Amino acid sequence: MGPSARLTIADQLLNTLKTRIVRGEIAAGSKFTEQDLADTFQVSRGPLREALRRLEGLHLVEHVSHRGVRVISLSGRELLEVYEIRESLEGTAAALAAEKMTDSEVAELKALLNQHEHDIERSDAADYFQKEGDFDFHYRIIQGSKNRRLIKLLCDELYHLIRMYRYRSSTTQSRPVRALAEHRNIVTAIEDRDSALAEMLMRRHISGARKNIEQQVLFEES
Amino acid sequence: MGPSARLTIADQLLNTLKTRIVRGEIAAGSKFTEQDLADTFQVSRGPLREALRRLEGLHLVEHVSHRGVRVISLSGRELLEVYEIRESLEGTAAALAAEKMTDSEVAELKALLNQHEHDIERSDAADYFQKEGDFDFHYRIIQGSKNRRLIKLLCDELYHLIRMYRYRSSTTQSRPVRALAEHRNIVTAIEDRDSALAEMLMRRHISGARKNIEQQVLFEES
DNA sequence: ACTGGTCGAATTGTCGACAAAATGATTTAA
DNA sequence: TTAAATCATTTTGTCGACAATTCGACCAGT
Repeated sequence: MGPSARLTIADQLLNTLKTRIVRGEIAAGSKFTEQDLADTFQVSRGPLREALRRLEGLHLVEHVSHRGVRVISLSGRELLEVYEIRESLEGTAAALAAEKMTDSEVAELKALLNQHEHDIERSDAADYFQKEGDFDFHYRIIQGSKNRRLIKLLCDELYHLIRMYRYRSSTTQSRPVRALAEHRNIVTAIEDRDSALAEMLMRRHISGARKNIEQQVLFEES
Repeated sequence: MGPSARLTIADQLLNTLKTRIVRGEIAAGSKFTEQDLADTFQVSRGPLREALRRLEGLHLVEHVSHRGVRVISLSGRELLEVYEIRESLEGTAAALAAEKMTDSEVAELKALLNQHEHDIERSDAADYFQKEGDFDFHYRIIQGSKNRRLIKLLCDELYHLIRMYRYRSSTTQSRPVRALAEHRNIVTAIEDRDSALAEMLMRRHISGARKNIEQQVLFEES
């Protein structure tokens, strides 16, 4: 069995709240009292507070003493900060993946890209699946780094935020096609075990998304 | 006044525990019961548990349901993982610092290096101050990035671990002199607003420390 | 001796009540 | 009318007791 068959109430709460926040079912920036939350989920404030403290560690809520927690709400600038970090770390992840992914993992990655190509061609329900596909690709590269702390950092602490705000980067129609091409180049570099190139391509790939956001931030503030 | 003049018990506990763990006064890998800790610090288990959950968020303790927390203990390999992340992020911090530090901040940084040169020459009490000086240098570069999330990530979530294990990288006598030279080159690149060079130099600088640790890990496992 | 199960003690998880602090409306003074 | 002070209400912080789970010693059977 896993770490513990029976999940603790605080654990369940953490999962539930995490999911709802990332999905936007609990709005970014919203504030609520502990008692209200406890009532809605039919638990006492004890385990709720534990879940909230852990959400704080995941950067999904902000806590101020005596004033409660509120769901995080990133300004355009703050989202850019996240993307700068993502660019750095995921570039490194790609470099490490080029060194450490097994041949079969690389093969699976290539298969995934073929799948995505299909998904794009018959683009019904495209938007959602393309986004998920994109995440799937990036998650696999991250896993390929075999650096457990890096994986945890990117998946558990950074990607939640990126998922929350993914709608921003939807934008143009041509993006998916272009992204797929970039993905292919990255995989080729990994296949060639060219870590420097893989890192550079990944950074540029993310940098593209970042500049997209930069535009919108400039627009926001004008 | 600050966020709240009166610190909550959980806040105080967090600070105390954080300091003691980082300083090694609470040994890495040690385990203790909540009741013992609560008794030693004369508090009830409630705020103690809150502090523990937050320490978990800072990666200073590991928690398993129904089994309690234990102070983190990094294997050589895990420390290497941390250094890979550090290299990536601090490289980016240096690049950003080259773009965003003010001229006066750069001037202060240069003054700091002169101070360090003095400290090295008359190397009484050297070991401690050199280490602190090193941290001081790196902290300033990180601050210079002006990326608040990056600053928080590096200072609040990664450097604690590096401080805990800094003794490992003490090693040779020539290191401080060499490190100072590398620091100077980094500052020069920042002064020249050459972000690509600043990033590369910072990455190499940290990479040197990492390879030092790599040696010891190989030794550990032989 | 060794494996497996059982039971009691120790430890973590959860709860409800109370204390301390912040919030917002009301009052009072200029 | 405005601005500061006061006070009741609401909300978070803290506590001690109880429940659920784990840990370790003990025992039985092989």
